[in-house]
Amino acid sequence: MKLGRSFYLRDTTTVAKELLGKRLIHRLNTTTTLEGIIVETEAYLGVSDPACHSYLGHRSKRNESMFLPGGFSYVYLIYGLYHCLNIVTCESNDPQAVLIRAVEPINGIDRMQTLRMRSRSSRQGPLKSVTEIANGPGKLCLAFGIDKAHDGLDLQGSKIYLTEYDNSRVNIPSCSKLALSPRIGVSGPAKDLPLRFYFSDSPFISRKPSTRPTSLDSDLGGKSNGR
DNA sequence: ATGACGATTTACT
DNA sequence: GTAAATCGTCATA
Repeated sequence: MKLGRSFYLRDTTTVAKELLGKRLIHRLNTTTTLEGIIVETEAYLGVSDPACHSYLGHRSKRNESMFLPGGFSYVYLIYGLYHCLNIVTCESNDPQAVLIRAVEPINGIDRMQTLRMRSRSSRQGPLKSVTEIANGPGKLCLAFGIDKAHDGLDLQGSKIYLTEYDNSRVNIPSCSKLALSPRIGVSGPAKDLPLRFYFSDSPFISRKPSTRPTSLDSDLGGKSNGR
């Protein structure tokens, strides 16, 4: 069942949290549909959030879509190479959004593999394991064939949209534990806000939860854990 | 006009 | 761990 407008017209943090477990769908054509379960999101809180593209009301050609009502897409090019998919939240002219950072692929996986190969760096690489197809915002957009052409789309439409995780017969998402962390790749005054949401037991997230080594440190030469 | 840089990913030391 | 790839946007001239 497709998420209605009212789902998106709410507090961005709430929407970011509740998007976990929902289904992202891109209908490529009548015969091919790409689907994944959202397992990782980040909230970007608009004019008051130094990490947000619309901080202090900043408005440009790039982020114009953020000013649309909740339930539209905001897709932008990053590092000149990759795209990031956001879901706009709140009312018109309240430019907040949720970044979709990772999904668990559940339908159209073969097609996703092909789409991933289009990136320059992936040109001739081996096939990705399923957990690596869409475990990052740039990878996700590649796998789902999402680019600037999909910026400003109404997700109430039938091209790209989100639904409840209800359907029967597909794989059960291998995740459930909700965790928070600071947002990835954010620097500056807002870098420590816990606005990243993810299923900590999902193998499909972009980064493993920071784990504290137990008191025993008998393991040899382990890579340094972030923290 | 020119230069710095980014909500990233990949390859390589 | 570090660096490269690549381009729209912004600051400076």
